[in-house]
Amino acid sequence: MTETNSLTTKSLLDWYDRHARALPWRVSPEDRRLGEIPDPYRIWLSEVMLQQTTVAAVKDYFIKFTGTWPTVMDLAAARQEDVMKAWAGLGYYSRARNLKKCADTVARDHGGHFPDTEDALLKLPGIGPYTAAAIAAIAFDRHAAVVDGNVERVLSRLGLIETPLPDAKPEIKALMGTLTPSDRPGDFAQAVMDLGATICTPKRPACAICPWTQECRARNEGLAETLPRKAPKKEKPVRFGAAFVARDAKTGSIYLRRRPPKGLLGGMTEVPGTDWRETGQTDDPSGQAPFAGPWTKRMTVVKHTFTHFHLRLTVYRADISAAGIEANDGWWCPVDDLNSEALPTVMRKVLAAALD
DNA sequence: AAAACGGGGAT
DNA sequence: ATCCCAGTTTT
Repeated sequence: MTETNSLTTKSLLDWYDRHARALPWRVSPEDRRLGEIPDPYRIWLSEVMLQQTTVAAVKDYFIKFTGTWPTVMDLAAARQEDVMKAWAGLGYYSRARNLKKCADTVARDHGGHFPDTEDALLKLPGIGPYTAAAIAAIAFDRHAAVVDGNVERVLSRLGLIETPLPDAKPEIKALMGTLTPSDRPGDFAQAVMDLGATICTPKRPACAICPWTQECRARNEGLAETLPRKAPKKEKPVRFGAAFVARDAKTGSIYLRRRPPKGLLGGMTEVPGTDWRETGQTDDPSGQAPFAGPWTKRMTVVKHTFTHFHLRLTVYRADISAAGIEANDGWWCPVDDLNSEALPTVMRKVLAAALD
């Protein structure tokens, strides 16, 4: 490492020692100096939850998960269904499926202990290049180049990397490897990410109070806010469908069913509905309802946006007698139990529109 | 290499 | 409305 890089690294670690945010899964720099070791299970769980997800959204889920399943062995012993219920609302549900797979693998093949190298971590389900490096650095003090969206933004500015993403990834990874110290690699990674989250923000970065304001090449060129450059993204199409909320006239129970295990919202709970097509349907969809009506259309059209399309769902409700109806593919759920079901947000919106 | 995969908060 | 987030897996 060059002398310049060493000074750059040190100035950020000094900033981190003074400004590190307290987080439920983080061991503070002070506590670490006092000998506290981060729990690999908690680091892993937090890092998976944080994939494409904000710190604010993760906090409560992390506390709920670690309270229910304090160790990886507890999670391995859990039922898949209970993990999906606990994950409901957090999004990217393949993460919850892979979380359980990973816990099972660690319990069965590694004696309940996470492997302590980047390469071995990378082999586990749901752990990709970012998460493997983050766990290796934070939980095991390995010299790993941790690169997430924050690091891409911060380092593209620090090094004036004008290559658009994703082509710039190798260059950024190399720069992060050069900057990362062998002493405190995990704190350094967290410092860059904290910097990106609080100061080197996508818009209006606070360069005046940045610990790297002197050495930042983009700032010195007046280009900080223009970086990183990114390839233009595709626009989202709109899809349309109908959802059917069947309510038992006697008990108020709602008819629910399980979605297929893979794909969009895989393994989650839903109310019956039509396919989601790219053209607005002008025909009466009640023929596709699970039971005979009469179905009445709700005024509120549910709008929801997924990663790659907008969805507009017309909601129908029917109050019928559950007795005598065969619950082939689903079950009747008491209305008071809806909150604990594995219902994704779009389905909670549907139920709100049907029941208000 | 490109697409699939959620949801919410900030602007 | 748009962007973006402590990305990974599948095609």
